[in-house]
Amino acid sequence: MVTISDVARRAGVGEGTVSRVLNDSPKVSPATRGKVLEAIDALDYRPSALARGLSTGRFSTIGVVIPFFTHASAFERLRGVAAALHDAPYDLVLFNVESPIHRAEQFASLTGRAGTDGLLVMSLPPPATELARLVARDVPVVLVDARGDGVPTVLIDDVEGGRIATRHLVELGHRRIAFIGDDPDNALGFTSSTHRERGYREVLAEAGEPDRPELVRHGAHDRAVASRLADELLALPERPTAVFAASDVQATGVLEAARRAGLEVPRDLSVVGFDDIELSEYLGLTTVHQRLYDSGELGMRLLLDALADGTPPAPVVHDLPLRLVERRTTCPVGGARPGPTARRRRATKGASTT
Amino acid sequence: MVTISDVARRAGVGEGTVSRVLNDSPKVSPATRGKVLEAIDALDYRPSALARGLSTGRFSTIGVVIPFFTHASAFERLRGVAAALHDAPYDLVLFNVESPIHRAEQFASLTGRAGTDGLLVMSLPPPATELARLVARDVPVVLVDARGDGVPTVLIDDVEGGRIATRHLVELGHRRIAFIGDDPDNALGFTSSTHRERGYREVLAEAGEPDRPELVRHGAHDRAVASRLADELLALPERPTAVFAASDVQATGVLEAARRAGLEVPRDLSVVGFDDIELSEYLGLTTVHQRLYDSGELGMRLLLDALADGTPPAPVVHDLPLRLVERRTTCPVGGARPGPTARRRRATKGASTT
DNA sequence: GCAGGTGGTGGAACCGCTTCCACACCTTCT
DNA sequence: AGAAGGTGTGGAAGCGGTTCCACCACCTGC
Repeated sequence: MVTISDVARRAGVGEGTVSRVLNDSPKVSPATRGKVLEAIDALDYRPSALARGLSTGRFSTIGVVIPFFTHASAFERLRGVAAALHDAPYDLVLFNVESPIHRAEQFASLTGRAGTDGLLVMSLPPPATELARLVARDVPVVLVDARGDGVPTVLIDDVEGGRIATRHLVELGHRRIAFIGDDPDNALGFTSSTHRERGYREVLAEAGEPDRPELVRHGAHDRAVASRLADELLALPERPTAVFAASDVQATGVLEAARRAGLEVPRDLSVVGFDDIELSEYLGLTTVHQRLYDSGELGMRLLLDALADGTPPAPVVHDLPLRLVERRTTCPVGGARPGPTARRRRATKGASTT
Repeated sequence: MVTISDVARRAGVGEGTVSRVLNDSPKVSPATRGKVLEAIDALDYRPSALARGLSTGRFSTIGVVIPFFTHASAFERLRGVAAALHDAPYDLVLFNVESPIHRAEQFASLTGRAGTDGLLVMSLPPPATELARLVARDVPVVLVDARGDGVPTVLIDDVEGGRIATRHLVELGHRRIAFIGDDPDNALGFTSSTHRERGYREVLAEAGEPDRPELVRHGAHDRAVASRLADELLALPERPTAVFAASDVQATGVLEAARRAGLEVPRDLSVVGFDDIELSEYLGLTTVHQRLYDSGELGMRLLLDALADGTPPAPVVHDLPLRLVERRTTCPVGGARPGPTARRRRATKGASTT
């Protein structure tokens, strides 16, 4: 391996000078710089990131913690992250998290190794002690889609999202509205589903509907599981006229179940999802759109800013907007609809051109 | 920052001993080990990965080069990669590649920094010079879905895949079969689409069909683009009865175009895709299944094995099997089919919920 | 013509760990 | 009892950069 002193010897200069050339220090005469560059070229010298890091105390690395096995939305967020990181002088180290044990381990080793200059944590709240440790070590942390104290956070208002979805259904005249979401005490500690459920309950209560526990089902965040839960709902003596699923992935499970039960969507059953993943547009799924890509991009930008400033990032909560995207899986209860033909045609066309 | 010498002092031992404890050397007495562990605990000491790396010459890092903005299939591969890496003592450094300039840069900086112990390159062939440089530096490289000399490779037989898809259509009686794929001279150098096209041509030639250049269209790997290309095909005076799309993403574009043109799939138009991404099962898309997840997993395993052996990995080409998955977007030409009613009902239903 | 910059440079110390060598102490064998 | 061989341990020498300090020409201004 060719080192800086090889270069120095070959160029007939000191090591310090080579280092200065490498770091674009202005204090090098053009002639010397030329000699050094020539030697670098001739030897095909590449500086060692490790050695540089040890000297400077920086890693040139940003860690991204993301449970990308469980949640499809993670990828869209990751795209945003990568885009924001595009020209930054940092490498992206990816930490996947799949199991709870894995999660604790992961965080311990993260804060342990202290191997990153900054940390972007997505969709799962870090243990408070680990978070504290990171902050104590001046490692900037940004949370996306997760809550934690004292660090900047990019969030959506999941409760409001639940309200938006449910309100839409209520406005269409639905009353027997079911909900399918994650287990409230899921092992990884995801909370968005539970918050969305809260919004759902609020709107139903406002509409004067009684609690109907049989219409609320929980299970793993998975299409097949949601599909089975929907089977149960659709087999109910008084089956719901609409389902609000806590995510688009789960909503597709509901669509499958409806198909299996011989129900036509939206005539016999309205379905609303949440997230607006790529698939949803194609499927014509009515859903609550959240800016997944933007959330990753913004989170990474906050982190980069903090890194550039050298100051710990301000613990601001950034609330990304939500909006209902009405497509082809919702309609007035009973299938009646003002100007059904026009409506239907338009909806179809809209979806097909996108 | 607390260092190894702090620990040594506190435990009343030498630095070497602390290091031995950290690395589970058997040559430490239980009593000493206890003292050291206690000191580590008391000081909340965490070893610096950087310093360790500098000493050992290892990075504990594996680089994964993956163009995950352009290709949806990349994520499924990444899942496999992450799974294989799960318990390995390496971090995953992700290098996204989106533009050609970006690509050259990326590789230069990769080989440059020499910041990874091994490199997994997906879907795009690395420049030969950079590959050579890596090999020269004893950095093991594994290619997945890309070709290169002298390094192990995980591949599928894209030409055969093209044959499988086209043969299926020919067997259903189709003759006017169109193809939609990537630009053969696309900037990033993807070749799979071109190979699939070759298989398509071969089978058509065997079937005695003349070349019909107007039935072959190229464009960016993108649903919207594929959709426009399909519009053109469907507007042809003699429109094709079937389309083979080089990927499922492009196939969904074709389905959109068919919907827009008022054609019913598969009665009026058969569509075959390639990849079998998650979406495809849900959509009922007939496609050529390739084991994306497995490809990532296998690639990473090869790399880990090479790293464990310390030997450069054998330049073996691993050929993953392909198989046609017949779903609901293909049928005999003209829509005739044994047991058409049952078939049709199922197909229609699928389409309506999607 | 000399003190006092100033731009450019070499070299050593240091970053925090691993590893090798030397050595002290304790068995065990002859 | 003394040599030989094991164990366990301390300490120093790297690993390959950065950075600070000292220093050497020069050049400027009086």
